[in-house]
Amino acid sequence: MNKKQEVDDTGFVETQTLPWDLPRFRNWIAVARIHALWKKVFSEALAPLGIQVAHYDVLANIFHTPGLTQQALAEKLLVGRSAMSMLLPELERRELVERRSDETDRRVRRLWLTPTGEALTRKAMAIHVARIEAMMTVLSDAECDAVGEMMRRVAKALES
Amino acid sequence: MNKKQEVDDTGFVETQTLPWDLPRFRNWIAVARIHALWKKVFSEALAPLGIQVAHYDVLANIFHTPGLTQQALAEKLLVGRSAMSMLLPELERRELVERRSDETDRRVRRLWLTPTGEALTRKAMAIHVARIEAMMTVLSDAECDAVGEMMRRVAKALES
DNA sequence: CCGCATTAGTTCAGCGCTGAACTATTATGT
DNA sequence: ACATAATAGTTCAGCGCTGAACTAATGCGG
Repeated sequence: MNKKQEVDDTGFVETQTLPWDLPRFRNWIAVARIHALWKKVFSEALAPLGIQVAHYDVLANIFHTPGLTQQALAEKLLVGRSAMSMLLPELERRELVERRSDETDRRVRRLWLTPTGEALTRKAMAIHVARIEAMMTVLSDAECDAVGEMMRRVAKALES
Repeated sequence: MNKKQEVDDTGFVETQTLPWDLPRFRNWIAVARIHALWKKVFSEALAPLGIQVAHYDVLANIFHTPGLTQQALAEKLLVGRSAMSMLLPELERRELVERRSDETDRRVRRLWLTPTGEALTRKAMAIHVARIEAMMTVLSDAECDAVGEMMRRVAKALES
């Protein structure tokens, strides 16, 4: 039932363990699946504000670390620098973000939120938090912390 | 330190709790982050086989459920039907996948792996499993199962 | 100082995916 | 039986992201 029976070249019946039978595989698939589901839900939740998830990630990070560089932002978001070069002009045009050249290093452009940008970001973060809290209510505080701790442990291992 | 002090319109000093202070928020960020990291790692691991993650997802699902329709495949992968209409011709051209029209419902095209496709899929799944096992070694069996169980619970809640 | 490597940012072709409009086929209600 | 709705798949413009090639500014070794 959980195994696949096959006849190989030599005519022997071979029993192979499939990935779906392995707990670690199945458990990871669950992580990947919830993430994909979340992306859809969150994207729709942000729509009323007229921004996309990519925009929000930028705004929230500038909120968290005002004055950071495009380079630093790209690293945090795990995307290429070119992605920022294409996203930011749009956010600047909408007057949500301001880019000021660094005084001492003229290569660098530092990022700041405009008052409008900060107000929008606060609204978006409120939605973000509310949705996460709602989604995670099926977990107890201890369970939720356990997940976070384990995921951070895995991330640390993966980064080396 | 963890709070932001601000002066609002009325001149009152307002202390707002930031998302990053909320455990549930921080824990979810950890989930999102590990998923993004994983995508990069897995993508590079598949490169030697000459396929991308999107291709692999298709192949692995046809392997798991031979004869499924494009519609069913798209739903499993949480993408639109059009994505399949554009991906599959490429996999067909490379003779990894075969599309046969359903006998009784001529709208439907059912998907099968060619011998070449199945061989490649087995190799890719071996890589997939190996990478997941490697990544998850920092978790005990019980921890790993706990994560899977909790994520499935959250997914179930999110789908309604 | 000068040459060369490094770093920050931009541009662009290419690609996967979306969402809407379209064709073709099948199911349904009266 | 026939009109209408529903379903499977395709096509296409648009968009975000990548990776490579490029510009501009800075850092550094001799």
